[in-house]
Amino acid sequence: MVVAANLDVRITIYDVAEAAGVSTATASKALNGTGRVSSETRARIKQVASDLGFRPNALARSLTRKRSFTVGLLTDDTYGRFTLPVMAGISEGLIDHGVSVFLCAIENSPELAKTHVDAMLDKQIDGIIATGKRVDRSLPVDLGHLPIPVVYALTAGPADAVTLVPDDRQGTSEAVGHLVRQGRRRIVHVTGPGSFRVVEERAAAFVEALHAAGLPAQTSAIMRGSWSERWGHEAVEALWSGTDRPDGICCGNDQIARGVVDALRERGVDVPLDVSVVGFDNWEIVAEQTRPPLTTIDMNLKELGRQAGQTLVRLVNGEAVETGLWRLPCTLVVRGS
Amino acid sequence: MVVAANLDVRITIYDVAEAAGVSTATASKALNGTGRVSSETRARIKQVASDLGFRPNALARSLTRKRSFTVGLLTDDTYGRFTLPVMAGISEGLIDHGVSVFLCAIENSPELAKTHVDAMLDKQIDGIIATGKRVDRSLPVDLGHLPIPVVYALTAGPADAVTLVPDDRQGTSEAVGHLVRQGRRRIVHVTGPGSFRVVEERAAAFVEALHAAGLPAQTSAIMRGSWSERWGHEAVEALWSGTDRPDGICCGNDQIARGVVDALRERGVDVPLDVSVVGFDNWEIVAEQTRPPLTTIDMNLKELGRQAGQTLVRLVNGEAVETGLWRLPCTLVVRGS
DNA sequence: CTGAAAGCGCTTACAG
DNA sequence: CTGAAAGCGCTTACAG
Repeated sequence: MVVAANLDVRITIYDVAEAAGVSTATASKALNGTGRVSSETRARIKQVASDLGFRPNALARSLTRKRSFTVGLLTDDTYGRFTLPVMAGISEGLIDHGVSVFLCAIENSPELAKTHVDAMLDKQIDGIIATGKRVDRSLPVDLGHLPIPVVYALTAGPADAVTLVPDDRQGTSEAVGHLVRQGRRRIVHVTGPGSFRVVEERAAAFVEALHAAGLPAQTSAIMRGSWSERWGHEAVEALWSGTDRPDGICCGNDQIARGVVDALRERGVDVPLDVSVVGFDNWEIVAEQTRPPLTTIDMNLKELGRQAGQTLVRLVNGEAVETGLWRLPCTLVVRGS
Repeated sequence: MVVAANLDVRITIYDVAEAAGVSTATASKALNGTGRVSSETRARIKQVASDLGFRPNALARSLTRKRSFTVGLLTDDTYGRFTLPVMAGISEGLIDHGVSVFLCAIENSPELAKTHVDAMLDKQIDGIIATGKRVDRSLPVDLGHLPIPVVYALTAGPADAVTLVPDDRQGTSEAVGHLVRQGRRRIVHVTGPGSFRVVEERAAAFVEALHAAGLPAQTSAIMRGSWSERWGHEAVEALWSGTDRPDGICCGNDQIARGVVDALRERGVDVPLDVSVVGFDNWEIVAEQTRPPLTTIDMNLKELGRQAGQTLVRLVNGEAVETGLWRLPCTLVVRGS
């Protein structure tokens, strides 16, 4: 069996123009829908182009247009779970606009970051999206004085830039709201280290939500620890060694929540009959494997990535965009806890 | 305070040539280390270039050189944990060669895949790396007849291509070896669904490793189920309801191992005193949070990605590379189980 | 050793 | 409505 060999004959706009009996200028206009071209010649040229299987060389086009339809994605998060959906959202949201995205894993290295940024600048990228693992930390590179726009997602950016983050306040309020609707009245918050800004934001939102529900909100009801299952266990131990035991526990993340649920089960406390528990993150590997599966808050990270990408193209197009922190809504995911 | 404004004056090789009093041809040769140029003029040109802050436009360069120093990365794994380190390894291994990588999240969509591939081909990428979540499944797109080289990592590729995967056989043998060194003699294998090829490969390697250790290896010692903690629990229940209880459990992944360890603890069986357990994957979120932390097998995915990238550039450079399945070694990570 | 010229593949004023 | 020409920013034979 003989298969048509790929002869590697790149066909160019010259070939199309010649075959259609027009100039390359006309061919270009017809194909791009720019300039004045009679609908007949336009149709003929398009037909010829598709017959020939013509695909314009984007490099040449970018060289004249000064626009590469390419952007860079910088991340310092290699193993984390948060940036993956963000990245997928960016990629998906951008391909619709014909823009491709360069992935740069920069770990924590300023040199690596600079190398990547320089390489991409040389390749004439139109803009950059910076993303990372902590909303209150910035990447080890200053993107503030680049000749191209930059959007920040899930990592700290300067005040005069657009930064997209999940709305921790609203998410926490969803969590508390759910607990209240379950009839819970003695609700505590078991969360991560106070050094994380999200911890303090969620803590403040927690207090506020209790107030809004007409429930007593002592700050003693907020327990800070680490982002671990272990801490969930310890918190339950501390709580149950006292007399004022809660009937609802709002956790800072899913790992803590899982530790809490496990500790409760090991004590013979029924979840959700005796105590309701809500996590945060909707990290499926944790939430779905918990017994019972965790009710939790989803940060909609893929959508956040999508919006980051779209915002960047708006900026690249010269559109005005409101700078500052954009907080994107979270969603309550009800499971069994 | 006045900050130097970015005047957006792209300086080109014409500027460098003029400032150095030479032709652009000479400037190009001097800067690229090609052709004959006296060391004095070369030095002068380089000095001028760096004084001016000249950075060559990679688009223009690619247009003439027919090489873009850009490759594509296709993945169908948006949320999984495996492709992230692979991707990071690719990115890191490639930046040293000055090549940037386009990230394409194609989910499961053939259309999306084609859109991405076409967009990248238009942008004149030099090659493609395909990666995914299952070694025994291929991406929903045929990359076999492209005019550029393709390397497969963690996803199925055609026989005439290079495909990189972890060495499941060797990894499993490491796991069994560890159990044997702990003095275990009644070892079982609790693993995932038989529909996964890795399950059968690891099962075969398990039997082989027992033989090699001079231990009895009944196929009844292999229990297939799902990749979940739940299955780990169920397996322990089944095992402990019989009389022939194992003293060593080699698990198909970390989630199963965690379920096993939890179930054992709940039964009052001490790990690792009474029973030793080894996982597979070294998925830190699971392995480190288990009580006790899991001893497991690391697949060295980042290194796998790095090699995938380097293999691709070799191919792009026209070097000969041995095709077929490349199995990369796994590493035993000893923790507390 | 150095440079004039052509070329990579497209787009875009500018004429006609 | 159509086209000749110049230009995007570089590299590469080919002369000298």
